[in-house]
Amino acid sequence: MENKETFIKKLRSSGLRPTRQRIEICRVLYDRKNTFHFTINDLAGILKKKSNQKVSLATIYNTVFAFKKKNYLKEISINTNKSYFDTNVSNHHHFFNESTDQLIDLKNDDVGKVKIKKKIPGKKIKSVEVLVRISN
Amino acid sequence: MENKETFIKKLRSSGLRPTRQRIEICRVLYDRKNTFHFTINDLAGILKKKSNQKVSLATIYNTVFAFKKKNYLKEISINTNKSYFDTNVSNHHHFFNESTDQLIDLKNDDVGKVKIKKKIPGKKIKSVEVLVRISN
DNA sequence: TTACCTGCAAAGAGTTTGCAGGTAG
DNA sequence: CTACCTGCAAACTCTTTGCAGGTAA
Repeated sequence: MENKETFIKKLRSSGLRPTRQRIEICRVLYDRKNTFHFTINDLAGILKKKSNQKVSLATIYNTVFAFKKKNYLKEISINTNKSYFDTNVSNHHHFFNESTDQLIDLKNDDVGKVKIKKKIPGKKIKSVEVLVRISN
Repeated sequence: MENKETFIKKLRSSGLRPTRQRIEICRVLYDRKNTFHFTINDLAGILKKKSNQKVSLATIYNTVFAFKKKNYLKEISINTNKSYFDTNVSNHHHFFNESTDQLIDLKNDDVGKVKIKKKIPGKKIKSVEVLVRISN
């Protein structure tokens, strides 16, 4: 559980002014015990329910992408039509349940070390992502 | 290199009538030595160049998704705004060059075996996909 | 002839952008 | 006061759909 002051710092360090809307976004994302997986649409829906005033999509995209850049959020590669984000920014992988479109974290220990034996000259590896598709 | 008869069989077995447009699509996809990675838009562009008559998007989507269902094409998970497909349907992984939006195959030997130690009761693993993001 | 296919254009979904008015510092 | 932020709506991109005319079998 984080408090308002933490959110204000988080925002400032992302180069964002701590406005009412952005603090509400922080509350939804970080004021919880467990990892949170979401799409922009999910987030917009939750904000709409929680607060009386609506937060516009432009603001949500703006904040989410700033947080992604600051590594406060991670974007997950799934080729559905929408982007999925994860509040767990540590190095980990995912199950994607194709029956329900839901993401489940795989702890680091749940996946054996992935060895990439090939190198591409002049390129750096930015990340290694494992996606395990499951269904009922 | 495959010939027209092969394409006609491929189409028929996908439940598609072998029309001029679809045979042209087959030529672009399969009449080549190497694996081909593409987006729908790429494919539309190539078809436009190669043939005098244009093949409509509806037909391209229709054919590509029928081929995907038949396992003649593989869809690759990258969270850009578009879908990537691969004519290499074997079990393999990818580099994704973030600087150029290009995909590169990783041969099976290039990636150590990926062990998934966690199981989800009642769910089956459909696939395990590794995406290695690289950049300049 | 019948069922399927094509091209077009419109509709949808998700995302991005421009701008006039509002707010943090 | 100034720079940044907000909401709105329009614009964009990719994808899907409806339909009238065309084609494989």
